[in-house]
Amino acid sequence: MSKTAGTKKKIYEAALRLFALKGYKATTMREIGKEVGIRQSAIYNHFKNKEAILDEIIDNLAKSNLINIFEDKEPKEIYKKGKALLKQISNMFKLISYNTETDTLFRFMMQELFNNERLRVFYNEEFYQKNVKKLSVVFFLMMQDEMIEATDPLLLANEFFAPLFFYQLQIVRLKADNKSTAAAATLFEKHTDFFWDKIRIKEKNSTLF
Amino acid sequence: MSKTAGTKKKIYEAALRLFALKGYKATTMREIGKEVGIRQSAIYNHFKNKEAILDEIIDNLAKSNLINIFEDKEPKEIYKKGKALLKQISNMFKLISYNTETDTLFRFMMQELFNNERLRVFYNEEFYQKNVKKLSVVFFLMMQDEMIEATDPLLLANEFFAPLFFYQLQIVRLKADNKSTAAAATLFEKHTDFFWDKIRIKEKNSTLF
DNA sequence: TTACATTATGAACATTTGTTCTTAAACAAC
DNA sequence: GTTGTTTAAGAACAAATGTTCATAATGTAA
Repeated sequence: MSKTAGTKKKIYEAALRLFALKGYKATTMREIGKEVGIRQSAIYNHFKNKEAILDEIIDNLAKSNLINIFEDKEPKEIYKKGKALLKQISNMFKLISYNTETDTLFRFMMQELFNNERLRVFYNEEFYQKNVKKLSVVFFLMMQDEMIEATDPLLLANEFFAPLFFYQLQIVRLKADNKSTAAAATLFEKHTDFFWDKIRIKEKNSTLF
Repeated sequence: MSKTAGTKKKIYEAALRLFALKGYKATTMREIGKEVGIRQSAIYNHFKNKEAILDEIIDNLAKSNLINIFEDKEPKEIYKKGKALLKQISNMFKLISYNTETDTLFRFMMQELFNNERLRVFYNEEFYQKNVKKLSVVFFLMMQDEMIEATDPLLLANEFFAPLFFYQLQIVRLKADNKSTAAAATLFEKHTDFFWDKIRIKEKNSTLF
């Protein structure tokens, strides 16, 4: 292995960190070089230009843990877990905002969302649609098995997903000011408890009659 | 009225539009001048520097319609409207994403959220906390009147608020790519219907017995 | 009309920034 | 060790950018 690989990775990571922190446009090649410990001109031995670093970061987003809240499991394999599954997914979102790597990816995504069309495509297809569609299938199967009440599965998926995203954004935002995230962090679990309680089919409590 | 007022307003609006579109850092004084129809140097007759424009925009956010989803009404005056109130609030969010002025403000806020501490303070205090707290009170009063089931009012407020914010972001994001927002737009109403149905106290259907 | 203040212009400047180029050092293969 | 390739340094450049300044144009008040 040549020394290239190591330096290139360092550049990549420094750039990602800085892009997430202050945005692509506000990050300079000199800053990136400084973080890595080389002069800015040496960066060009590893990347064609500044935009090539950005492109490579976006390329790799799809392979990251930022989006894989289902851990590659298919809905029909897991839907029977019911509430436990929702808890698990909810916890994935929480972990994303607390893991240094995924937190950086999330912040990067939000930073550049309106400035990069490819990133919006990624957000829409991989981060949003893919997960919401999988959630839809999960809820649909749960309805078939009479675990939850029958409604529009896509609506349920959106309603379950939206607060998780929002709380995630809250955490990342609070961390930007070094504020306490404790209160926001509890909302992940509370959301799941609340949500499940509202959609599950309550057993006909026969003891009443 | 001097001609100053007109030009200053034009500069302010052009800057806001550009900041929302491409971000503060990526917007140049020359672009702002071009939008207004003057040379960049003339801007300095109205604003001390580029940052002063940004500061003034943030100053004015608090007076904008972006945050005033309660239209200055107090919870106890309106909570009795029940579901109709939630519909009204939900509709406010929808309108924000479709009104050109507030849509720009929202996009600006999201663009600069991680780059400006004052903006984060505004987001937290005026956009989030203020509204969620008011919502809490609304839900608390609804519980007292036995309109909805008793739970943590603050949780309810967050659960009602989060999807509205998320759908708002979806709309603004879709508009950035000139994509159709129809499907996302329906979610505002569906959210309210779903949410209300899950929290309201179902009348004991005495005909069953 | 005169006098004063406000605003726009055009040129200019100092920095910053992305990028290139030449040269030297570090490394790998033989 | 020699040779060829890869990588870093340093200088340099052109373009972009925020800002200033002197001057001219415009508007206002008497």
